[in-house]
Amino acid sequence: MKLPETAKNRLEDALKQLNLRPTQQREHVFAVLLSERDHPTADEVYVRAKKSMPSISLATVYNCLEILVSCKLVKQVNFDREPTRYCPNLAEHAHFHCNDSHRVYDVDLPQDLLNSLKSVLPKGYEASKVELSFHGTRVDTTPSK
Amino acid sequence: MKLPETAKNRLEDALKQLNLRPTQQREHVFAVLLSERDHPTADEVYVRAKKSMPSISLATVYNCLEILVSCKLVKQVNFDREPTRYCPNLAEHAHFHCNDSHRVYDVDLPQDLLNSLKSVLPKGYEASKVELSFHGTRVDTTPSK
DNA sequence: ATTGAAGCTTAGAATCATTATTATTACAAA
DNA sequence: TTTGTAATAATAATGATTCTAAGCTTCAAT
Ligand SMILES: [Mn+2]
Ligand SMILES: [Mn+2]
Ligand SMILES: [Zn+2]
Ligand SMILES: [Zn+2]
Repeated sequence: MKLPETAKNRLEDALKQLNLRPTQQREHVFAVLLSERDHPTADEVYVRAKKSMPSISLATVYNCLEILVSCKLVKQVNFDREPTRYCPNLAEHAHFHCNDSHRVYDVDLPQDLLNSLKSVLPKGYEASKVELSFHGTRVDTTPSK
Repeated sequence: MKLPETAKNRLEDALKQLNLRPTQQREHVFAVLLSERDHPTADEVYVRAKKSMPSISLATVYNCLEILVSCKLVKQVNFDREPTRYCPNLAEHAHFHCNDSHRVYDVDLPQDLLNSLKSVLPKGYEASKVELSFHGTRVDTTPSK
């Protein structure tokens, strides 16, 4: 588990903006998030982080995730009342939540759809954030042979 | 607080489908939800319900709300990790969450937008539910005179 | 190098929306 | 009426998250 140099720089710059220190735990939690394209919960991040940093605590994982969110390097993703998930994909995108596997997939949004989304709001509504999520099942389209 | 006859029939029919009894509490909670166009939390429903049914308990409010949801007469609406809100608007629609007032507004969605929303999913993704929410501030456009 | 202040991490306690448990009550069928 | 089942209400339990307090680390100034 190693944080790529470019990500490390992004983290250090973002932390510096907020007068926060680049610590081993913060780098490691960021590395854990970047190493997989799924959307782990804090608990899952904790389990993964402990693999190569056994002394890290769950409280610290929560703290680091919160810091990464306030640095805008990571986004929180919520489905109904399930535990919050964390996503390091900074592009505007939607999420697909598979009811079978409980896995979460990123869904790209074309720019014109983003535009028409914002245009549905009546006068007087100023949206600073738009969230779009799909729930269903992902059927396997892999050819069997 | 009185449940209109047509709504009462809708409720009784839906309950009968599931072999559930039409109780005073279930009718009353439904009436509370229909009487305002906001999106109250279970706790807010509880406070309102007690006004004309002081003996109702919070547990029963939760139970009734859950029943109404399983009857598909009411939908749950979640914003991040805030308490679940309840919406009796059965039309497909989006929600606008005002960060200032913490009020929630329904936003109608044109049919062609609904279609293009579903068309962004790659092959193999079958969505049974689409959720769209906006967060921001609603500026007052009421003329001052 | 030492010191002091501020920032960090950690363990554990607290919070709070929601769910589970269970005794009591309501009610419909026999 | 009797009897069986469902519903309600009070209370306890749950669980993700946040808070608290204590000790540790970093770093700049001396
Ligand atoms: Mn799930
Ligand atoms: Mn709010
Ligand atoms: Zn994502
Ligand atoms: Zn609504």
